[in-house]
Amino acid sequence: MQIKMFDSELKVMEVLWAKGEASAKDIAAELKLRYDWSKTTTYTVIKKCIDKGAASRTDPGFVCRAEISRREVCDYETNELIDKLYDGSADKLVASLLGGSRLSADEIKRLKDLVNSIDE
Amino acid sequence: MQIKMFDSELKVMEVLWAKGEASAKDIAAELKLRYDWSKTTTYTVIKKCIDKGAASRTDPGFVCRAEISRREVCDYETNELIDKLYDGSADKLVASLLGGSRLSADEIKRLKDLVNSIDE
DNA sequence: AACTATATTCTATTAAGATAGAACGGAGAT
DNA sequence: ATCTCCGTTCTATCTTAATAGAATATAGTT
Repeated sequence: MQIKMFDSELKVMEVLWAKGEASAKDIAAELKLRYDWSKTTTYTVIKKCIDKGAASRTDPGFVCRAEISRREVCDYETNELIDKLYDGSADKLVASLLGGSRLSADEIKRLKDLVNSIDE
Repeated sequence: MQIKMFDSELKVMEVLWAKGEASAKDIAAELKLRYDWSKTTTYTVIKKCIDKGAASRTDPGFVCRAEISRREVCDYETNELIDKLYDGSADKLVASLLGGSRLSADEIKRLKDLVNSIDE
């Protein structure tokens, strides 16, 4: 499932991905803590997530669970970036990272191992 | 320079990056073609780019040039993605790409060569 | 100098995301 | 049965990006 999640929705999803399952009340409490969100804000955003199929709700208790994985969202966003700025070529993105200063020598070593562990 | 460029501004910048230098008129003509933009839209967006230092203007002729590179914008957006969804670790992003289906065998081979060509 | 066409700016409109106040409803306490 | 509290929904506000129409300025022409 390919769904564009907005930043506010992502905040709700992060809680769901972390907890696996949570009541609206719990989510509101958590987001109150993290971002000082009003509880109505949380409820509104939860509803958006449900409306677009990213989450679902079970009653009673307004218990929510994620219906899309974090992985799916990451992939979607990453593909968007690749299409928008890297000409649709994922390897250009990787090449850019490798050529830049974002990766430490340590990270590069790990990637090297990772890449080489893939059999073609 | 770290500047967040919006989609509309990116359209102007792409023209500048491609042409190296261009009059507002030319940019407007190009974006009229590509996206059916009104010329005032183009002028408005050019001004935004100039205001935020992403482009500059020389008179007479309203000749524009990019003041930030495509590379800088790519890096900025990529870092944003990494911070937002990959826990700030660039190598997690790469690992995710390698583990996914976005890369063809061919691309993986190229990356393998690329990674291995880097001396640590 | 007046006229016209085109270049440029000023100002407005629209759309959407983020956020939340006010209103409503139901479960338990008196 | 009424009251109260809290969970939930309805509706509204604020902000900002995208887009462009109307107004103005400027250069070239007669």
